[in-house]
Amino acid sequence: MMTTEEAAVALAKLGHPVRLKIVQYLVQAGEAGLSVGEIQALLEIPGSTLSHHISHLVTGGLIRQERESRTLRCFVNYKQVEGLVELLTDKCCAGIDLPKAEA
Amino acid sequence: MMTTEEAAVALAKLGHPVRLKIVQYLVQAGEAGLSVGEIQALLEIPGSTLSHHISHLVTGGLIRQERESRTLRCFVNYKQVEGLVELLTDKCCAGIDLPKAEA
DNA sequence: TCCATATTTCGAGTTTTATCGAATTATTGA
DNA sequence: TCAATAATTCGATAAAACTCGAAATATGGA
Repeated sequence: MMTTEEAAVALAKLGHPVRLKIVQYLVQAGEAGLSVGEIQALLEIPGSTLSHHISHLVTGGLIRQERESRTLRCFVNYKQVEGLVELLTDKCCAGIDLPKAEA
Repeated sequence: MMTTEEAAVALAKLGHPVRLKIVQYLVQAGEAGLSVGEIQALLEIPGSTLSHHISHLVTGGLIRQERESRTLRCFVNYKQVEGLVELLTDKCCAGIDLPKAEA
């Protein structure tokens, strides 16, 4: 189980529209992943800005990269995303186990 | 379905250790919720700092508050948390298009 | 080797967040 | 009304994050 600190870091990384979109694109891309250049074409932002965001995502363990000749291919790290989901759906331990007490 | 912007805001709110802990405590507390004072006792941080974080969580739609005489009781907003989980587990649409292609 | 492509690192300026004491507001009970 | 409790708002400061052009690095091909 992730620590709270670790999870907070990962969530913070996801908490930026550009980075969230990157992850969403990578989820859609699935096994094929996307190169940095392809992501840049989708987002239309400067390369240096994109690179900065990508390195955040790598740091947060949310994506992983593999060099493929001159291009760097990015992939979602499902394990990390699932870890966050687990943490957020931890409502099995909520009070008297009564999920969804919402109005 | 939440917009990306909305989701990014909510994730950013969760992406702070203090705020994540607040939400975790509230999930544990379940229906009973926790008053601001009770949360403060658990976290041992200044009231003004806590208040600031709580207002972030309210803004992000992650928690809701109800006044109960002099105390303010906080509750997790499961709907919002589930919205984030949905968005993060959207990997059904990864790569080769499986059903649930989009609504 | 030299060039083109793909991407990152550096550095500087801007903007946003976080922290927390002091002052303030809200509510209840005496 | 006054005092006590619960919590927020204000205001100032400190710390972190974002953006992006320019320069640098990595790779493969001519």
